Amino acid sequence: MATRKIRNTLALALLGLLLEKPMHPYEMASTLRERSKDTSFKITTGTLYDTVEALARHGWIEPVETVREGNRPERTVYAHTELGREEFVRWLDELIREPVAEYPKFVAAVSYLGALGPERAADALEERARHLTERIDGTDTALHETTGAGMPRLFMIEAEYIAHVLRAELDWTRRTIAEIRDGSLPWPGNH
Amino acid sequence: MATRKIRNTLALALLGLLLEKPMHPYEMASTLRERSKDTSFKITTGTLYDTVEALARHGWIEPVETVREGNRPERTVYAHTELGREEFVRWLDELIREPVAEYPKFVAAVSYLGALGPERAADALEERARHLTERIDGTDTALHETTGAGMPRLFMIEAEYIAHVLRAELDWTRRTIAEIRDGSLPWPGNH
DNA sequence: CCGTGTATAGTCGCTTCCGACTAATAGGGA
DNA sequence: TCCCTATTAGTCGGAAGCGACTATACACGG
Repeated sequence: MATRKIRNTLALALLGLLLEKPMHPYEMASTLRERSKDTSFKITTGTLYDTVEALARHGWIEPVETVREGNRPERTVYAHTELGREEFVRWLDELIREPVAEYPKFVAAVSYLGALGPERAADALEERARHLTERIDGTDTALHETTGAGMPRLFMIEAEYIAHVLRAELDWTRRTIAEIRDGSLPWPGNH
Repeated sequence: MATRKIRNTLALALLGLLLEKPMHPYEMASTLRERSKDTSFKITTGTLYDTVEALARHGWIEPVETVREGNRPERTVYAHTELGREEFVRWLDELIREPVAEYPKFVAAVSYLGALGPERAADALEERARHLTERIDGTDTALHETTGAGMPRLFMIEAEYIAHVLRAELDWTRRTIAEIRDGSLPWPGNH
């Protein structure tokens, strides 16, 4: 019964949506996309349906009706349960309180930065810096658009966080490029 | 033959190790742990062996001998191939150059911060801030220990990056707590 | 009014990932 | 010396994740 605890944060997103109103899986995905939440949650068709099933297995959501329109495939509409509402808040609280180990690809790569040699490393970091700048701009304009359209800040607060962290990444990247170039980051090995 | 491209960064770490000298899987894992690289790479026994197999399937590494000591299980020792060396650098370069979308748990949680209500949100963020501070301290001391022991900075450069980003996270967290508390981050909904 | 592209809705099989389990040896204290 | 624990080394089954594929409906230009 009590299958393995759900870790996938997509489940959090789906649960959060169902607290608003009952929906069928496809609608959950398109609603998230509409609200640009697909930058915060990885949405893939397969995983979507698996996750919905997992949530139902755990009793956090339940099917309320299956609608058939014309000859289209049946849509199963789900709603949250009382347990689901409680667990949503508990999980949310825990995710905020306790930082968990994650393993970003960039950290992995930086661990072996030495292998690129100083010139190529600086070069690659420079390209990254350009991309980061674009990302920051994109996040900022998205932020201005939504708040400009009357949306409360809180609805896009994660974008503020992302932009802030991206700025720090850019900052480190630029500093490191400079240090490589001026020799203050010595390069051991035969390069 | 050419199975799906490897994404798991553990493969990058293993490949990097094999560039130094041939090893058997268990040795790769313990070497990484010894060098504290297990904060940058997620090492789980199961995945370790699967990943080694995947690398071999791709022809990036190959078994060079199988040693049997006493009655212990056979150890298969692997070495990198020429293709492996090339792909290692190519992959590394790409990981540095292009930021890819990742979905940290915290971003997911912050997306629904509103659901906690202002008091509980501020409270949870405060606990996070404490944890982040500890993490920063831990990273810093680890950094000082290794460089103090004569290790070149470049060997722990990823820790510098991690510490820098953690500081930005802490910064945002504190600022947001303050904004919640002084009302400059308005809270819509019935809380 | 016919074809073509796009939005709607979901299924399925394959790969990857994980962690519990097995099993032998080395080391150290009673 | 004998037992207990830690370390070394790896296997295996099941769960989760992914993306290619299926299939209908609808809008719209020619």
